[in-house]
Amino acid sequence: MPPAETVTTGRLEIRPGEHTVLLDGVPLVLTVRELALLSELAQNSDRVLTREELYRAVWGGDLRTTDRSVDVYVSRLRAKLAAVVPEKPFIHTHFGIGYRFSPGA
Amino acid sequence: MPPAETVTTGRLEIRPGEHTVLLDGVPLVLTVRELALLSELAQNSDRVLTREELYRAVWGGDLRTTDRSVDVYVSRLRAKLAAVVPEKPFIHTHFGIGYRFSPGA
DNA sequence: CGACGCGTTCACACGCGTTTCACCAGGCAA
DNA sequence: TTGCCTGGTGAAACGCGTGTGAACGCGTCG
Repeated sequence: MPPAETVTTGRLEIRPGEHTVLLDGVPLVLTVRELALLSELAQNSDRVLTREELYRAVWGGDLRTTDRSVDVYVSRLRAKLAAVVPEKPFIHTHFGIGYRFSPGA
Repeated sequence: MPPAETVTTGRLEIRPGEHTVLLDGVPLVLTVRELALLSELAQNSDRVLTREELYRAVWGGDLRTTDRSVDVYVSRLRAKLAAVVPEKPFIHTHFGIGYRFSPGA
């Protein structure tokens, strides 16, 4: 687990210590879970993470088969990211596997 | 240097842990089945594999006589490989037998 | 005590991947 | 060449995985 330092990937800047996220310099209002999930994705940029990996990292414990929490939070994150940058999808779905965060250029 | 599980044959690099395939450094977007089939072929480079062998390895169980799944997926893999490297055929047909993957130079 | 925010779960529609089908192309034998 | 068999591949059918609005429960704060 990396320290609570500022993480910058592309246009995204995460300051866990201050519980703030900047996208293109625009502050995002995220809940604790949303921030944790986005951090986990951003720290593994351009890597496909399974739901199990994400759940374990953010929620802890094993993902139950019916649990859709990861999907729901990915959806909410996408909405908040798209509110600032509508034209670029940051979180990509890998069907049958999981998700991948791509900070892009 | 990639992790130990990475399979590299010629211009192809397969990272099963990340569900990622690179051809000449270009990431290929493959489905789960496509990736499994390509892995099986690449792990047996320059060796002719029968449809039965491929089906057993990727799908599991026995190949029914009418099942064309292997052919269809070989076709799709060829298309995606050719999208990156049009001039070189990687998957060769051995008439009446099966297929052979040749990573080349 | 009521309102609010957050996390979780549910429900349903939709998109994507897989399988199957159909038809065409190409190789092999005679 | 003729005929048969094998392989190539576009497209439809089907089932399952995913997207997402909404409801619910719970804790917190005014």
